[in-house]
Amino acid sequence: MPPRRAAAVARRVEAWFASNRRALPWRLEPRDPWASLVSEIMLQQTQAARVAERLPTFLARFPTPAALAAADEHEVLAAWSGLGYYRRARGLHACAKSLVERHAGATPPDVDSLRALPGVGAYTAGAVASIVFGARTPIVDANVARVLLRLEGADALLGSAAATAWCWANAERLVRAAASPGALNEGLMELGALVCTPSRTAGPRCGECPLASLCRARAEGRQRELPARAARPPRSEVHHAALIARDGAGRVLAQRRPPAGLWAGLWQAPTVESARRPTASEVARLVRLLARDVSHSGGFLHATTHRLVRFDLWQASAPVQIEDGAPMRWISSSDLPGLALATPHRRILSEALRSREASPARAGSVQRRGLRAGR
DNA sequence: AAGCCGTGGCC
DNA sequence: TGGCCAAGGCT
Repeated sequence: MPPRRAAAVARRVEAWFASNRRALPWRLEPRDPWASLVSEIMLQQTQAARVAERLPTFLARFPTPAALAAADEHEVLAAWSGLGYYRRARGLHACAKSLVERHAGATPPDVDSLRALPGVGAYTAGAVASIVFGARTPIVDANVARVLLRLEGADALLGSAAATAWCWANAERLVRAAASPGALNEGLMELGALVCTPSRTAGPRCGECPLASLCRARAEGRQRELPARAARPPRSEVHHAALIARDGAGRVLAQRRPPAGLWAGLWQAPTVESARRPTASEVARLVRLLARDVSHSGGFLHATTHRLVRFDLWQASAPVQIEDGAPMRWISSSDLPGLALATPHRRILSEALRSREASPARAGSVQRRGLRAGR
């Protein structure tokens, strides 16, 4: 992008952002560096509306790096519960410890120090450095990439190495031409989120776009087709048989998941995973250390990016024994808020606890209705 | 460097 | 209502 064009684009984006910015929780002035870092990590792969709901609570509990560093990892994961990509929570916890140990408990202002923190990549480091500290450094997230590829009418495949390098080079030219690097960067993202939307059906809102007269994709009528994207590979399908086991006090059994893979280290209703859907007798055999008999009580689908998880729920109809040293515990309703649970298991366990006073047969039907209604 | 890691809104 | 969509960091 030639310097004169870059200057025109930067000027228009900054002017548009000044009067079109949304009031979002992470845009409170003055910007708190720690709050900004937390918000940027929470915003990775996560929609703004979801972050807006959860950020204030998280920051109220962990207002400083020191507060987060001092917390137990499980408490951090519990505070992140439902947000997905739980590695981000562990990375943020490690970040906080690093800030306390190596940066006197402060969030550093320069891209390189930020970039060295766990879970902080080029985007997050550039966002904090430019938006909070005014550093003249570019950022490229999916919004920025879409805006730039359309603006220049580029055919590069979104996400390819070539497209990524091309986007960063052009974002660099724009931030060099900006009056305020932070406003330009935030403005590009906001423009992508509100105007230059990904929609292939309705198309982007070019009528409201400050860059419409400069946009090559618009001039060529290709704003719906660009940017080009690769086809997504099909999701693999897996079966999770979850056991709802109650003790005499109406508590339900929870188990810690393995330390790697899906929902690593989170708690769950005890679960047997398999490629094919197990029968009742197979489930009974697989969980025989836990329960002598089981009965099927409904199921539901849970889709993640790469998997389709088919949940089947099984009620334990005989007393359950906990193996010594097994990563299991009995939980009651009051334990739920403090537990790190993936979304489907929070549903399973809370439904099970809600119906804890019903008989086993009755509990099964309540369970089934509740879970089906929830979809 | 290709694949893994969640969730919820939209149609 | 099931399939589609979004899209940063790490290994």
